[in-house]
Amino acid sequence: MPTLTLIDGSGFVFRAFHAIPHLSTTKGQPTNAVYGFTTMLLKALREHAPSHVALVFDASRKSFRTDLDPTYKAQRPDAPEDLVRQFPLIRDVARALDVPVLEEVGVEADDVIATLARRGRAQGFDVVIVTGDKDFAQLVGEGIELYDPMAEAAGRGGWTRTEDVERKLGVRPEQVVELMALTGDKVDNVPGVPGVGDVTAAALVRHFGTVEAMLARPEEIPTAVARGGVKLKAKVEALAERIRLNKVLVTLKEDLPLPLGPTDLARRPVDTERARALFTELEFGRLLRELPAPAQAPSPREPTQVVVTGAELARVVAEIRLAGLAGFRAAFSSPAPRRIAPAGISLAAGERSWYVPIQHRYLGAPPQLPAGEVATALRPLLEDPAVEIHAHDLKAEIHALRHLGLPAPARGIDTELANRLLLPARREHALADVARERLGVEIPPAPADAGKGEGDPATFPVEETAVHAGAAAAVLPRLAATLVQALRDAGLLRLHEEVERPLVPVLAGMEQAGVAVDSAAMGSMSVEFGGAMRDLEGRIHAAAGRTFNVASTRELAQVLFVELGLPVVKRLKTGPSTDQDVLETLAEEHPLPRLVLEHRSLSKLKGTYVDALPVLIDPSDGRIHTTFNQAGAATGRLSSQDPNLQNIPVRTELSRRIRAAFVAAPGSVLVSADYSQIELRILAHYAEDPALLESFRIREDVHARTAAETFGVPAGEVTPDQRRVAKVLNFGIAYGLSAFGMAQRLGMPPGEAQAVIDRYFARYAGVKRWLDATVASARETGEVRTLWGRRRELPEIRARNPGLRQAAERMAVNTPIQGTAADIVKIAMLRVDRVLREERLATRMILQVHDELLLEAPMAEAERAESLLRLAMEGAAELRVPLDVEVGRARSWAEAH
DNA sequence: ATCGCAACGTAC
DNA sequence: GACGTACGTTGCGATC
Repeated sequence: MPTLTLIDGSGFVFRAFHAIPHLSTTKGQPTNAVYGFTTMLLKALREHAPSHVALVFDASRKSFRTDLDPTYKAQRPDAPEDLVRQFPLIRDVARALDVPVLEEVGVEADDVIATLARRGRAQGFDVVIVTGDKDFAQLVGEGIELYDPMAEAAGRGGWTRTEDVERKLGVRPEQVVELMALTGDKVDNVPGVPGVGDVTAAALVRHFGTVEAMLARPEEIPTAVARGGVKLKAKVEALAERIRLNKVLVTLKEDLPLPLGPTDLARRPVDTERARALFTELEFGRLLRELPAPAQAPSPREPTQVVVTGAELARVVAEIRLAGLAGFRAAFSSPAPRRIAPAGISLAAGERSWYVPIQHRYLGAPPQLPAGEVATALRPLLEDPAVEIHAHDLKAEIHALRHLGLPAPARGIDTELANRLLLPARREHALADVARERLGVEIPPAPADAGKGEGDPATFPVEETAVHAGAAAAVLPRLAATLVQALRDAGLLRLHEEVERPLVPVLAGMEQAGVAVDSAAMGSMSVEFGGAMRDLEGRIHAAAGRTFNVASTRELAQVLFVELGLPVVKRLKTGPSTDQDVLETLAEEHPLPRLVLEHRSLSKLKGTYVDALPVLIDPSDGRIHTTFNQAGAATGRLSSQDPNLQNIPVRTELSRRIRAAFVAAPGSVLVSADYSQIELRILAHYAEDPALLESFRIREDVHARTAAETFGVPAGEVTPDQRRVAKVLNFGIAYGLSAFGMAQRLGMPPGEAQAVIDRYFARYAGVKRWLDATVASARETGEVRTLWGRRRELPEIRARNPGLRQAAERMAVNTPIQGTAADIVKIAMLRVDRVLREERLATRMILQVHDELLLEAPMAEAERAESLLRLAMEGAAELRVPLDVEVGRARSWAEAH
């Protein structure tokens, strides 16, 4: 027979708190209530081994009883601070043991339990109510028993059955409400008839059967009781209304409408990993040993249910609430979650998954719930901090949710982001691959990916989409749990929870905001550049003596090295190189290379920016919306694509005209701030090099100082050329610059470059020590980390092949620097976003370019935007040197910079 | 017609 | 072999 165990969660939490004194972790977190509660829960689960179970908590102090009687439970003080601090942990325990939790607002836990008990009994369950509260005696009967683990532990026998009620109270269980109507309930502030205790009340109930019968024939009262009957009659008559009210107050409601029935409460396997981690954190040594053995193989999944009615959706929401977590996946065509509303969404919790079609459009598509109705039903789930919504590529899902008018989920793992943090070198992190690798689970492909047609899921049959989407959502909770453990093991959990996960909605907001581009300016540049290119092309062909495709390196090489007989400067795998360096060299011997260089520059600017960007303007708002990849770079930097707005030109005069076409919306300005020398400051911090630290602390010209130190001249006598060399040194050192590379770059003999590097390291010995120590540590551990613990594995640092090994060594020194800068900028972005939200400003963060943040601020907020941006960025980290920020604002990006 | 790679060049 | 991290365009050969 199936067994249903219903646990009075709130009751046990309070009892445990008062019964167990002073228990806390070494960190000072009080744990007495959690401990008592957990002991009780484990005991109940172990001893009953129920097939179905629910933990029921009070969700609010208001109920129909407080409406009837404002004094009901009114004497109860608020839970003490030390107990309140344990509530989230109690939730975590329930989550880890995977016990369904019910919290219904506006009704009492007792009524929920009574309703479930009755319904369970009616459905053939053997019901056990785990409680210490005698109110429940009224429910006892065939198939419904009470169990109090704490009484049992104290040797007072934990079980209450029909005969126990009769023995203890002297009445049958169904008469307990009559009894309590007379005696009242001190705990709940229900006043009884003065002078009437259990004995007298039981005598009255045995005589009359009900309080109504007693009040109808009060003259019989004196004969019903042993003593003092006359006075009692007067008291009862005076309190008749109170007694009637009491009966209503003490009678548990057994017919509440609940979103879930007993059959929805099937017990799920304990999440042993999660419980182990939690108990370890809570320092519950003894309980760790009591954890149930890992669950057996899970039962076969139910097929994904297609949800097309409001009632079904309400039930889904209730079930997710109860589970406290869900997988979420929207069905959208791959490239454009930001622009195109999803065809439907899938959700999964426990062993179930659902697909909610919203706008499948094809001949014969079923009637579907309106998007507004879906949104209304789902909103509480997304906003509830007690519900974790897990997603793969959360930023895309946030865009999908926005189409429904829904906010980003308050909590939950981004499984793609988590996997990227763990494996930053890897490019592809498709859900199907990650699920297969980490869980051994196969997800059936989406209909479009299975080659069944075009990409838009809205054009596919609901059932086919549901199969994929449901399976994808279903895998997410387990995947999230696995990844959390992996992140914890790798020391990356904090980075995920405190930096990367909170950044996801911020980036989604930036993508959504976009940046305005002056397409007219781009248009005239296109014409102008095109004309200049045609002109150059003519001169190039004239110089070559024939026509050829200037853009083809192969044809150009033929012209330069065969037909004109110019010397080959650099060889590639496929032939001689014609890159910028080579052409610069050849320009000394022939006019053609210089013309090609000019042509290339124009061609690059025109092709990559001037012509490409206007096409990407979203006609709905006239702005360009990039896509940020949050873990696109192995070091932790963001990347930007479609278009890449992180490589908009800036250096040349022509480039700045392109940047000038990035403008603020009418009435707004662009506010730009960039970190000054952030990577060199991080190097100074790591290396603790006195000279470098001092340069930043006294805010001197760091390149001039490096030149003075390296060339042994007084600071005032540094030549521009020496400063130029020092600048290359300062930039190159963190990249693992070699003498050869430096010689190449500066056009000096390698021997001379080596001498400069040697002198630099002599003066900046701390830097040299740090570089060596970092490589040594990387060789030891096979990985490097940033200041916030971001990890990059470098297996090739132990390679025999010197090329591979040296490349890994350069990554080993560069990654902590570049990656720490990335950490700092991400933290700065979170700080900026928080202030903008707190102050409810209309200013938007719109771009991040590695060490620069770009805001768009209404004129009226420009001042404030500038100062908050500076403060947020300067305060993002505490290094051994200050973080300096340069801020500017203007109508265009070129001028703001 | 589509894909993938090489070469090149833009940013930080 | 020689300076880290990205992305986009073009040309061009391979493949469908």
